[in-house]
Amino acid sequence: MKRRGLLLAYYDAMAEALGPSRWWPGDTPFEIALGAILTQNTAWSNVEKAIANLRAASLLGARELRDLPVAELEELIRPAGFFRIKAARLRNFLDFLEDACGLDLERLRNADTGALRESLLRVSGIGPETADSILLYALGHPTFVVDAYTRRILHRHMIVPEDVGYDELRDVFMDALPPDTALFNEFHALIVRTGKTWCAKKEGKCRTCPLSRFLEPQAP
DNA sequence: GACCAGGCACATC
DNA sequence: GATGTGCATGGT
Repeated sequence: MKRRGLLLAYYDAMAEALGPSRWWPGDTPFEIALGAILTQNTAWSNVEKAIANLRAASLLGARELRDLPVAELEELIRPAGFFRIKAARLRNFLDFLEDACGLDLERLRNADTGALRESLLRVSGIGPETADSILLYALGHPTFVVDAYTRRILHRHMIVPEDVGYDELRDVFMDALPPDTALFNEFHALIVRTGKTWCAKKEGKCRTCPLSRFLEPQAP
C-alpha cells in the first residue's frame, strides 16, 4: 500500500520530467520481439542498424527470416554485436514461433500470460528480461520488465539490495501495482530513459535527476 | 584506450 | 548455488 504510493510517485516524477516514451519502437509484434533479442546487453543505436539491414533486405518478418541461411542472418545483424550468438537465438525463437503460433504472433496475444512466459523461458537465448519485453511490448501482456537500470536505481534509493534477483525485483512492482499493460509499458520505458540520462554506473549526475528528491530526507 | 550498452548460457568450483 | 567468463559492435 505504502509501496504502491511510492512507486507511483516515482512514475509521476519521471513522466513529468521526460514526457511520454512511445515505446517500443517497431511496426509489428515480430519486429519488437526481434529488437528485444538484438538489444541484449547492447546499445539500441546498434540494434537500429541491424533492423535497418533486415528492412532493406525485405526480411523483417518471421516467415522471411525462417528461410534465411544462418550465415546471411549473421551478416545482416552484425552491427548489433554478439551476432553469432544472436543469430542462433533468433533461430531458436523462430522455431518456437513456428511451433507455438505458426509464425503469427498475433495468435499469442490472448494466451495465458504465465504459461506463455514459461514457454518463452524454455527457449535457449530468451531469459527473463527478454521474455517480459516480448510479452509486454510485442504482445500486450501485463508483465513488468526489469533491467539493469531498474536494479541500479532502486538500489541507489535503498529500496532493494544490489544483488536482488530478477523475479524478486519484478515482484516489487507487480505486487504493488495493478496489472495494467499501459502502466507497465510506460513505467519501464521511463526507468530506462531516466537511467540512461542520470544513473550511469559511475555515480555523479544524481543532483539533477527527477528522482533525486526521493533520496533526500522527507519533511515531517 | 578504457569503459559502457535495454542479457544470457555455460563452465567450474 | 554462487561466481566467473565468453560473446562483438559502435559510441563516448
